[in-house]
Formats: sequence, structure tokens, C-alpha cells
Amino acid sequence: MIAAPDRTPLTRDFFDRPVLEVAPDLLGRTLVRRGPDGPIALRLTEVEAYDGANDPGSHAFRGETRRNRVMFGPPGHVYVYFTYGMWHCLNFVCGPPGRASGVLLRAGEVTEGVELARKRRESARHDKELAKGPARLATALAVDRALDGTDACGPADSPLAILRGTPVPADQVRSGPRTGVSGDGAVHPWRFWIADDPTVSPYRPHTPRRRSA
DNA sequence: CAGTCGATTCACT
DNA sequence: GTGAATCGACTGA
Repeated sequence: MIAAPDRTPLTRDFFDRPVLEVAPDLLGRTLVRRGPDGPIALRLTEVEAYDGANDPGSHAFRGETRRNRVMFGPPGHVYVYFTYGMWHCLNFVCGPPGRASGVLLRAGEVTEGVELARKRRESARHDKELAKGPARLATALAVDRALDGTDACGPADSPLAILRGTPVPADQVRSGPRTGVSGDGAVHPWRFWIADDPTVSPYRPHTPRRRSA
């Protein structure tokens, strides 16, 4: 007999720790999105840590702006940003408060609401691609800037939460450089994923944009 | 105020 | 593997 996964939501204490502790601890846990067309749940398989003002790769590196202000607030809230003119990415703010650190949710395995996710991700050829990449994950979950600042440790019916689930054993966690991060931020091995999981996105180094004629 | 570029994805060769 | 899509945020003058 196998014990059922723990459906209790993670509390603020979980996120109020250094981001490099929180990030790998999220792997294997269950992200729940309670959206307009029904709930979707996924098992987190890949994340990246961004460590605030210390971190040249972080949006918070140059201080607080209108876009990133949520990162400077309390842990356990979500930071959603818009990029490349068409995509959104989902982050959870980590502690301590004011440090402006956060975890980017990069990939997961959809475990509930697969039909709904397929509808939102028509270009996905396999279910393992439904949330393989940060913008794909946000698309499958219908996450956009309207959710920026949402408290994920709030009421039981909040639009986003992470359940305790079943964290993966430490020997299943891998780490390496972050994807698409440029400059000095690229040296840190702050991307974490579950070994051999088919839903983890491929690594790509940063590629500078070509100048238009 | 104009210029540059992005914590990406997709179609196509 | 290469290049386009697409727009808001940020930078520096």
C-alpha cells in the first residue's frame, strides 16, 4: 500500500527561506491552478533560482521597478512577467522578505486537467510537452499578469498553490547553469531538475539577438 | 524619446 | 540549426 500524496498546501514558512534551499525542495511537488475553466495540477520537474540584488541574471538586479515590485514583497506570492512580446512566466517569491529572490517554474508533468491543458496547448504533439518550458507551463495554466502578486499561501481556493506532494529524494536532483541567462549570471548552477524526467526542457545557452539591418 | 533586447516558442530548412 | 514573431520595460541621451 502506497500512501497518497499529501494535498496540504505549502505555507509561507516554506517559501521564507533562502531561494537556493527552496528551489530544489519544490521538485516533485504539486502545483495547482484553479482557473476559469477548471483546475489543473502538475508535478514540478524543473525550476530555476534567482537571487535578487546579488544576481546579475535576476530581474531584481537593478532594483525595484513597476514590473518586478512583487519580488521585493513577502514570500509565498507569485511574480508573473511578460516577455518576448507574447509569453508569460511564473515565479514564486522566496525569503527573506526584501531580498527579492524567487523561483522560476520551468516545467512539469500535468497530472490533473490534461484535457484542458491540451486545449490551451494545441501545438503540443505529446502530453509530456504540455508544460515543458516556462512559457508553455504558464500557457497551459492560463497564467498572465492578472495573477501577478497573488498570495499562493492564502485561502484554500486561491488561484495558485503548491501542495506538499511527494518531494523527490536528493539523489534524484540534478543542477546546472540556468537556461537563456546571459553574462555573469550564467555561471551559477542554479537550475534544478529531476534526473531523467521526460518533461524537463532542453538546456539552451543565451543567444544574443541579431541586429536588424 | 528612440533604441535595444528579453529567465521563449514555433515553423521551416 | 536558423530566423521570425511581437511588445513592454528599461536605458541613456
